[in-house]
Amino acid sequence: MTSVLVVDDDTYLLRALRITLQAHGYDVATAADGRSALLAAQQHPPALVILDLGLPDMDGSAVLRKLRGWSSVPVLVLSARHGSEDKVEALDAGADDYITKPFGLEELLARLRALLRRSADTEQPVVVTTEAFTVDLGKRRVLRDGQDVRLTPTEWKMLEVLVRSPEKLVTQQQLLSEVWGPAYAKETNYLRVYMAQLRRKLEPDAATPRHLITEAGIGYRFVP
Amino acid sequence: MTSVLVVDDDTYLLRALRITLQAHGYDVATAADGRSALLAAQQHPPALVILDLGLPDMDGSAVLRKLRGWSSVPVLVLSARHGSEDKVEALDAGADDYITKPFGLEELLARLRALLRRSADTEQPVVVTTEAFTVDLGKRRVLRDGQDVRLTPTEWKMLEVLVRSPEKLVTQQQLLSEVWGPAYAKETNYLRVYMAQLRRKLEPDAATPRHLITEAGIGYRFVP
DNA sequence: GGGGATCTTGACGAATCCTTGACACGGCCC
DNA sequence: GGGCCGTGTCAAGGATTCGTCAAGATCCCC
Repeated sequence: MTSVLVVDDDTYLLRALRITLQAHGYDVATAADGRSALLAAQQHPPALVILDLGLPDMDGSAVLRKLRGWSSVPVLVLSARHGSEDKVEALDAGADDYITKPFGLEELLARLRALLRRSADTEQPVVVTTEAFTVDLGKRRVLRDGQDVRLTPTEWKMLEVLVRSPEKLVTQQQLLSEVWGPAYAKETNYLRVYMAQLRRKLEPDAATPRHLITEAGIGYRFVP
Repeated sequence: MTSVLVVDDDTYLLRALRITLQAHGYDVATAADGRSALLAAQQHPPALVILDLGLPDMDGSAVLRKLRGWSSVPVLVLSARHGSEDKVEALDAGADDYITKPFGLEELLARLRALLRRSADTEQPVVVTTEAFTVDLGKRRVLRDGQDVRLTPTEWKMLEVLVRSPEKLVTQQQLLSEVWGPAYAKETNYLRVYMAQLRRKLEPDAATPRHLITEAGIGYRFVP
């Protein structure tokens, strides 16, 4: 899902934006000052940043310049000022768009779509490799012996959840909840069926799996 | 030199922009109506377009939509209206930025720089070749056995979205949103119809596609 | 206004995928 | 050894999705 980081010190506006954006299918993170914004952007790189210039701890343009030191994520700047110099400064500091408060939510969403449309091709690949197969999370593809393996949507979701946390034990409830939804927490037979299919498609010897390990009574684990 | 096409029916503003932009090192072409604007953009593809929505011969959004039928050049929209719907419509029609008259020239230049900066790192190979056909994204042409293949605007957009990210799975929602707009996210039958037409025109054997692959339940993928 | 190209819409088998139930196997405790 | 639990395997049905076609509706250029 597309992730958006919203940076603003106005907690009311922050909440309004969170609700609106989530309602439109975005994954939302928030920060109330420049320091935590930079931290958040580093730890969970978003697909887009909405940045208010008026922050309590540091100037918005300074945040932007710091961010631009290591990230090229699209940035949409919010500001209460109508002055032309502010816009010029922000845009030259690396902002991709500028919108003045008060603004319509529809306009914000439209500008956001325009920015994301522009940057859609600049995403980075995430690839996980094992001895037997290779999972390309960015391209949504699995290779085995150079051939790509055909996975159904459910098989892929399940593999993705496991691969995104290598070595980590994922409980049956977590898997069921992520793939089928929270209501399916007891349908553990789904897991058995689909894990068998994944192993048949990916493991060299499906009877003795080496990468998709089952932890009896608890869950499953992906080992590269 | 960076070339900018300015489209406006106000000859005074047109001249002012020409002088200002040239003074800042841009190569400037102008057009006073939608028809000649599209013609100019086709004959001498600019690096950026500044487009006034209020044109004598046709609606500005219509010009934009036509332009988007074959070009992905960044477009900065000018408008005298402050209404939110106008902005949303223009941005969803494919505009990259929107600025309201009257505007400061400094702000215009700053937004222009931001747009050009962003599109600078989005440059990518313009020609993609497969065993069966060749796609020239720059010239908007498809060759098959040396012959020109005739594609409708919609067919082209769909092919373009897929070809711009080779090997990558493009979801049905992404495709629908990029080709038809965000509001068409559920019209998945469009995809089936146009994918069939593309295959008929491009694949050696449309019944067993080798380059335009469908991933059941998720989307489509282009493999060179 | 007319004619051609293009886009939308609906319907239908065919292919694919998900669900469900049944059964076998191994380990563990009584 | 027998019963129980968790797991792996398989196959069939039902549901969903896909490819295809063709007929209107719409747009666009002359």
